[in-house]
Amino acid sequence: MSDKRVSIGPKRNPQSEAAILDAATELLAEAGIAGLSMEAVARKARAGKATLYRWWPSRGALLLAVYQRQKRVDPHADTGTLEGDVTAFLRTLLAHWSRPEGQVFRHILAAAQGDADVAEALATYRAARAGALRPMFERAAARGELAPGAPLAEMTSALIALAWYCLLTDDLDTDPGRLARVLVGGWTVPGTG
Amino acid sequence: MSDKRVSIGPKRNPQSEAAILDAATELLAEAGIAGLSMEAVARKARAGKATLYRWWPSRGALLLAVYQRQKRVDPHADTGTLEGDVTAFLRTLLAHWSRPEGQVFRHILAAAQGDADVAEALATYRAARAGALRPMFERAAARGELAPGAPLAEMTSALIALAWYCLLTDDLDTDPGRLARVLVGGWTVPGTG
DNA sequence: TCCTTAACGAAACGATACGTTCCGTATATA
DNA sequence: TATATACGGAACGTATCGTTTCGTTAAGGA
Repeated sequence: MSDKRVSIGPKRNPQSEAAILDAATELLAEAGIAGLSMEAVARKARAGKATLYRWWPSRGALLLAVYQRQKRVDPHADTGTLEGDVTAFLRTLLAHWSRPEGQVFRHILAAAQGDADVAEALATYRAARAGALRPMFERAAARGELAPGAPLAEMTSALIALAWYCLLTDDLDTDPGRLARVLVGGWTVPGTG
Repeated sequence: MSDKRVSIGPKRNPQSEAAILDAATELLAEAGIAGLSMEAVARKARAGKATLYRWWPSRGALLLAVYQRQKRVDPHADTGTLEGDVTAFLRTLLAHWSRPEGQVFRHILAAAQGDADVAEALATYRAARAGALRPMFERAAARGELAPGAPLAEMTSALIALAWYCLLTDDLDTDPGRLARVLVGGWTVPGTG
């Protein structure tokens, strides 16, 4: 890619860091998690393996760094109804995951199943994302859409679960409105059961 | 484990197959997907690697064989209400996944994200499981709990998604009844919005 | 100005797993 | 009895692992 990099003294070289994360991102998009070997990243980034292991002690750490570098908080629109807000949230998230970023997150979910470090980092991230959904529910409660004491934790889980499921089953083109209606409106006819 | 096994003629030796699948299951439970190498399975099962590759051409194939061997269809109880049926379904499934079988399925979900063969087999299995949920919804419709034309596909997705999410986030001890209520009853207060 | 310190790329190390290919042995079937 | 095929075992070359060593580069303190 660039010219040969050398030490810039006894401090971290940002160019090396960028080259390594770039290489890792490209490899991940090209060949998935299987293509993301430390060897391959070092080769592509024209970096020494010692440099990789100095800053990212494992493949899981590198994977997380790649993701956190591209992650960004998407603002949650206020559409006036909970169903509209949920629809907008799902639409934004599924669109985001339709890009290469989705592949990265997908492989992070997979890696977390066998790597405790990745799992812990993912749990932290998940808690932060769940917290970011709070204002949406508070707006709905202020409008009187939610009963007092509504199970916000389970509602949040159901919402994120459905998004993950779309990602894991490669079904990101599904209609967010239909999904939101099933979640928010429930399944049964009002007044029965 | 057992005494030395040898060829029983020009046909597959069931003892070898069992020993290999046993070894693979134990390794998976002990050390996760990282411990499931063809080398390690062959060592533990006292089998030749040629025997492994003759019958399971890849680690993904072996993984699926381990799962399909232990998989069993759990009957879905008729509790009289959809919410009760969903609760019972979730309770049974989460309890099933609390055993080593859950670890196996967890790693299958992970492997499917990077292995096309595993992904295809998982999709087939998923369709079968979704079909098995049909009678539950038909009973609810017959009771008048579901409106005509209810989005059964999305409801099924939401249900399986929530179960997967509990497995992937290691939250299998959650209360199935609360989850079922959130799914079936919806989030909003009836008559608002 | 010199010297310590630490990061850099490059190369090699032993260890492990990969997938394949032989081998000698065993046995059902033609 | 000959053939075909499965078995366990061993070895092969290749690839990646994580670590270590090397010569270099340059910032910052003495």
